[in-house]
Amino acid sequence: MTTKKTTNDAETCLAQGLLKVLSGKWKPEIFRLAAEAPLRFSSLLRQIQGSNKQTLSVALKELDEAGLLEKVVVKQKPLHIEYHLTKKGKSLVPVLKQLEAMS
Amino acid sequence: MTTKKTTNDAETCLAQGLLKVLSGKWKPEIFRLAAEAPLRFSSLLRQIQGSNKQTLSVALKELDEAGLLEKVVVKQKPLHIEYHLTKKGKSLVPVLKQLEAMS
DNA sequence: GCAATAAGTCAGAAATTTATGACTACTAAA
DNA sequence: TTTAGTAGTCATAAATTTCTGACTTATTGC
Repeated sequence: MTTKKTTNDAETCLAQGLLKVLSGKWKPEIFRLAAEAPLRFSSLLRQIQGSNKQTLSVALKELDEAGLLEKVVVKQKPLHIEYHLTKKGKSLVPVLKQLEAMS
Repeated sequence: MTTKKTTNDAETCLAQGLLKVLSGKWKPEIFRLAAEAPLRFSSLLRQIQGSNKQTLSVALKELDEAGLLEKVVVKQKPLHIEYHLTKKGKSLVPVLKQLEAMS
């Protein structure tokens, strides 16, 4: 979801950055699930049916790059990776809840 | 930006509805401009360069249908149409500003 | 009537996103 | 050392969004 900058100051426009990060077919759902519990790739793929590896992978990367999620390697029994909300990610939750409330 | 419903309750997910309404290449910008002053189609087309009639037209319709903007026929000198933020649209502004602030 | 402005619509093309299926890399157990 | 689990990548195909240019309808000025 990267768009070329226009000559309008589109980037400095009302929340455009975060809106862009959260647009995409599965991003809101991913974010919601991450807000409930740490995410694992394989279970995410199972939970969000209709989705696919490629898209989820890219979405997770973008949410990560935007600083909303972070990748954590869990060195345990079955070595695996978890995605957690970052501080910034957590701070977003109440704002999204506000949005939700006014739907 | 209309997506088919999945078996996940994607629609009831954290602000998904509004996020969807506000995703689209020019929607945040349109919304921002509408928050500043009433919009007219022709000037919008001039202001958001890089955009086009078709897309703006659809975007305005979707923002209208979502209850964020309303179409007002102005019966004056050059009879024309203005798009205004609705009450709901106005209530969205501070929330988007919050989002903006945490970018 | 004739041209101009305003606000679009429409069909088709181009660009961007999302989906599919095959394949890779690492770890660990049998 | 073969198999299974986890987390992906890659090329390509399909679907969706956005863009382009021609056309439409209504109102107003000349």
